[in-house]
Amino acid sequence: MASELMERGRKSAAALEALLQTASTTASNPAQHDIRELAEKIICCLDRALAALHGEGADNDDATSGCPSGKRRSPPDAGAQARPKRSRRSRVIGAEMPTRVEKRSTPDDGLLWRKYGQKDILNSKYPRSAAADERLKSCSIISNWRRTYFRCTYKHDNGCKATRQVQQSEDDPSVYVVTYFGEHTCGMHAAATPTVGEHGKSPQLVINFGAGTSNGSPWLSATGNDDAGSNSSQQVPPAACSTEEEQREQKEMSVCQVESILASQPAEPISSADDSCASPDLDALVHCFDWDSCVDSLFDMELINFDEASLLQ
DNA sequence: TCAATTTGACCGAG
DNA sequence: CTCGGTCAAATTGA
Repeated sequence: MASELMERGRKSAAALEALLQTASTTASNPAQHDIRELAEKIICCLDRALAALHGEGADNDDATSGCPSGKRRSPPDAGAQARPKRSRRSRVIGAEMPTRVEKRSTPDDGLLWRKYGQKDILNSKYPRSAAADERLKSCSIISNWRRTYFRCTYKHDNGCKATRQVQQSEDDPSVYVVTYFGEHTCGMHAAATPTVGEHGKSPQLVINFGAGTSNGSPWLSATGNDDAGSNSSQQVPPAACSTEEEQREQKEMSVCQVESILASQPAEPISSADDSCASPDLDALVHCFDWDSCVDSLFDMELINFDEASLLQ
């Protein structure tokens, strides 16, 4: 039911965007650009909500840009055959909460990450299948729903357990959703997250789930592009590694898209929604679609406390 | 040569 | 059986 409604909303938003696009070809009203952007955000928001309702969970994005590079052409039987058995339960079993989620215009946050895996995810535009492969061949745009996995470059050297997942937005490829797990324990966590920056172009929406924070209280913040730095800096998670170079890069980053990713959180509370009503998850989604509150949250740096949301349970 | 990336296989959960 | 997360051999590029 909720899924149906959201699907309907998404179609409407898509239609609106199409109309605006058509209109924008004839008139160059700057306001129209903003409106179009807003429409795109709506679509993206709905997509994520749908994904969450379908049990997909996380905020995904896809980090890799571009089609498969075709770098590797090893025989399929190579490798793995004599691989020693090993436990890979880590995150699944531990049910580790994401430390924070950021939406940014580039998957690059300036930190040192080593890519260790990539997956096409379920309910994706181009699911993992032969058909998907065919599509990839004929399409110059890589699947927006491919998720890439990164771990700290110094995982083995310093035992740093920080990881992150990057996924590209389906409807707005310029937006990457980066989910961080754990905090850097290597020697690189000096400067907190790249979110910080006096005038930096930082991720406009950051959700902290409390993991790794001092008070354990999850938070969400949306920061404006136009230098609302003092506010945003208060929402910064305490321990993420970042360097001055990173911050500089952040300053150079193009404007991040602001949108709700409430529906895209892999762990609680969002992802557990199967009740049709009264669920905090759906409440969050409803909040997302409540234009007044949604717009407020997008542009006025609304802080959403997930603790309060969980109380509704 | 070595570090980083790619990508199929592996593993546990559901 | 499917799926998401991870591993690690093969490969690429500096």
